[in-house]
Amino acid sequence: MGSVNLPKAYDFKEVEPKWYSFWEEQGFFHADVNSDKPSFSIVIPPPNVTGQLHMGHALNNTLQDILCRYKRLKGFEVLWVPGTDHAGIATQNVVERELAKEGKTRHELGREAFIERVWTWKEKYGNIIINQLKRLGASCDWERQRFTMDEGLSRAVRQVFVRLYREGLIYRGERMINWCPRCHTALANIEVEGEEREGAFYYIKYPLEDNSGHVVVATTRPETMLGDTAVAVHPEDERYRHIVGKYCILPLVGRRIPIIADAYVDREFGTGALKITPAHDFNDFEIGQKHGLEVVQVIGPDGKMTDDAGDEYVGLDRYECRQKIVEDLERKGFLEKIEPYVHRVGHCYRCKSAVEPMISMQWFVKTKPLAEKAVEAVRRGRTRIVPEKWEKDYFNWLENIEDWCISRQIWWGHRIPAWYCDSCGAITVDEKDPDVCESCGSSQIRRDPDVLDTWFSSALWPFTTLGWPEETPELKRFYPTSVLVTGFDILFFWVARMMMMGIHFMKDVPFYDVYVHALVRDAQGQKMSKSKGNVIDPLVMMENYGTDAFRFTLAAFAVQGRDIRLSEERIEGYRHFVNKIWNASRLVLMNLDTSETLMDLPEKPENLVHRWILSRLQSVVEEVDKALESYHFNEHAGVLYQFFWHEYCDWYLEMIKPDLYGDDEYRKRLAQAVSARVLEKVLVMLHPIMPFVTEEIWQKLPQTQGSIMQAQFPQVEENRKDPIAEAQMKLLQDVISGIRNIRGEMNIAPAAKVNVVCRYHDEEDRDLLMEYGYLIRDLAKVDGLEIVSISEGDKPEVAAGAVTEKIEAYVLLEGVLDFEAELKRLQKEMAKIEKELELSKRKLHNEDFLSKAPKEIIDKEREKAERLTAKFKKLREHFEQISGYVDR
RNA sequence: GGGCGGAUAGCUCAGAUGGGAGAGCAUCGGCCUUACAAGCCGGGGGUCACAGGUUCGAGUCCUGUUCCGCCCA
Repeated sequence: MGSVNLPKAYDFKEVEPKWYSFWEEQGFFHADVNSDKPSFSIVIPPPNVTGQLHMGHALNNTLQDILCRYKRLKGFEVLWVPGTDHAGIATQNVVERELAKEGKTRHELGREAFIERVWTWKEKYGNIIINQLKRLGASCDWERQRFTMDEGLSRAVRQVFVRLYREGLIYRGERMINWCPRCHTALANIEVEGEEREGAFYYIKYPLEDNSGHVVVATTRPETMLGDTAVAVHPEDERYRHIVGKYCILPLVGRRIPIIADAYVDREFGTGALKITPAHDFNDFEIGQKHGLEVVQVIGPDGKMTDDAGDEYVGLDRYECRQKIVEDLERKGFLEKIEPYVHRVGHCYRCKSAVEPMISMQWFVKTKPLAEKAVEAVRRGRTRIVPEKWEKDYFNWLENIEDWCISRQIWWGHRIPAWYCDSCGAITVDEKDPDVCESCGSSQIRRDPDVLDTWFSSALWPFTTLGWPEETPELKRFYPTSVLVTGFDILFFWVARMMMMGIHFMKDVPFYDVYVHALVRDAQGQKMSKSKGNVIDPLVMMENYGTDAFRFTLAAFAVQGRDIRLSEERIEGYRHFVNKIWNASRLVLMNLDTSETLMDLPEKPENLVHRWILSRLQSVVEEVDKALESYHFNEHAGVLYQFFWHEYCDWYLEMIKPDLYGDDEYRKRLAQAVSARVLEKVLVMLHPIMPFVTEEIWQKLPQTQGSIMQAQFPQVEENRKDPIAEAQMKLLQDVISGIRNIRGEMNIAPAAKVNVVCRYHDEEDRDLLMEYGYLIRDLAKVDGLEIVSISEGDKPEVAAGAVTEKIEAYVLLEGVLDFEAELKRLQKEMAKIEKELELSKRKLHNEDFLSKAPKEIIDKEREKAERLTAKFKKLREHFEQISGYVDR
């Protein structure tokens, strides 16, 4: 007889790369557009080419991989499109930093050479994150990998721009925008992060022109006063009513500026008088427009003061200038006071510099018409957001959306296809580079130097990756995609915009489901960040504990709507589970006879043990299925963990050992077959979470071929559901646990055998005990097992008793029983039952309960009370008997 | 200021539609039992944040309060 001997320890380092390359070589990740299976598709949220795999990626891609692998097992044609994002600003920053080390700037290099350089960089480092995803086990269709700047996508981006322009949904205009002086580009509103900063409130006196006093304004940004063109007060503010319409003189500058009234001003805030700087504040800009105020730009795109700031200040950095202004105001007596003040300051989401609101000529997408349809699609249920609570944020954002600034003053990205005519000033926008102005025919045209926001191209990702604008078979078959898996942090950046663009260009939503997952935090609930030094590196975790353990941890904690607090100990803990799977499989495999095929499982195996585990398996299949279909990843993991460890290993495998090691050939072969088949099914169900270890073991199981990736997900076999077997098994387990409990509490050495008397009430229970008494002997270390009817004779005299619903089990302890200990133990148990019984009785004596509760609940309660009463009675009898001995 | 989420065992968290308070880790006691000491067996531990309300019945639904977190202005 040949059996399979697994190595004693599972070596993930050897196993993981082996199977990953096997899968890839076999083409298991590749989707066949021509298959007749149902389709399932996902597009990956493209990581930045500059990226390194972090916890967010790990969670995001683990969840996607779970879904993809699950759907493959369920018989779907699965397409998971991978790719990366060119990440305009981020990538440009990285390459610029590299240049800086060589003492060069991109301007010295020139635009073309710089872009060349970025491409070189991308070729060299751009695949790092892809390889890290492979390490994670991601089953992406790598043959279909895309990049937002590759040729096809670039063509698509250009076509989209041109079409939207011609439809009037893209326009160019001078607007107040957010400017990052560090990245030297405009940003969209959502690319600005408000962060709390400790600043100060500066109270500045603005003298009135007529020398009748002054008005005090409070500001957090004194340097902007150089650009003030008015002071505003609330029209109903009694304190200031008398000065509205007058003028004051801007300190340090000497400009004469009006005092205007506007209901926008908050009377409670500061002094109630607001300085207005239309060039450097969104609200001030609005007020300026309304009142026809002059716009004086005093801060330039480089964050330095402009000529208009005056000779004293020109060229100073905005913060240096702030200091000097404060000093000058102080010196000249214009500064009333300074108060510390914590306020929110907008920062660039890429480089964290404080952004500067600025008026500038930029390109915008007119979002309202697009947003309306994106809202409607979710309202109608064409796209579902899971968990649902995110729909609210989605609606709220889209319903209050502002036009989207899409031009960026950087070099790395899709260059805007617009040409300006030097002769007539017209703009030519086209898919093909024009030679002449489309308006006047002049050849004096210059291309717009700006590029598009990276999110502009990622908004097109679900259809451009499938080949749009070509009508590819992929597009036809896999759009709309089945689900998008993403973090809530890019719900607006990305999801909402994909919805807008998808609906507009494809006439249908980009995905049916959006699963929004949580953030991975550290054990203290802090956001992981390099500066805090609390990052857990997924690569290190995979290296130390194996990818399967790592993925299982993420899945087990992926509860809907709650952030994940991750710590290394948890991953270590789940490595134990991987090990458990390995060792259980070892047991099963080493007892198989590989020279013979496994027997077909009989519909109703004679042995209860098999009927029980097969029945339990059906419930597990149902639960796992339900969990995955509804994105309850934690339940998928939890159900399998519980079943495998605490039912299959703790009970089932222990219970079949007598068969495996025994002489009865049929019993042996049956145990081999059932244990192996159940294991196989569990492995398949675990495979989506733990692809590697499950493949390694599955390959060793008899009568398996190909790969576990090609297996079929278990189907529920109704005929194997066996409530009777489950009830009988429960009875046996209760008896065994009862005896074990006595052994534990009585400090009986684990190796010592005991004698037990079981008293039954029903004949059928006697049969059960007779037939499966060997299990009690084995699992509870029982030597003599006597089975007697309750009605026949007295119960044993010197014994510790365990009482289950229907069976009394007595551990005979002639000469060794510690009476006091037994009394204490019994008291404890009686107290517990009494408390429960009390509650139950109270309910049953409640008229309202009896008249209003559903019948089944009442019946259940009655049953429970009866059960507890019987149990209590038995315990008390036993208690009295023992105390009789003590009294003697 | 507006909106949202959370508070359940020492820790981290599960607990669809109201009807048995659960898991993992930690802890305590006993075991190297021939798959696994990364293991096995047993035990202890909770006014489900607080106060009301609805209901025969509330961790679960409603109102308010406190504390914590996130988003937006």
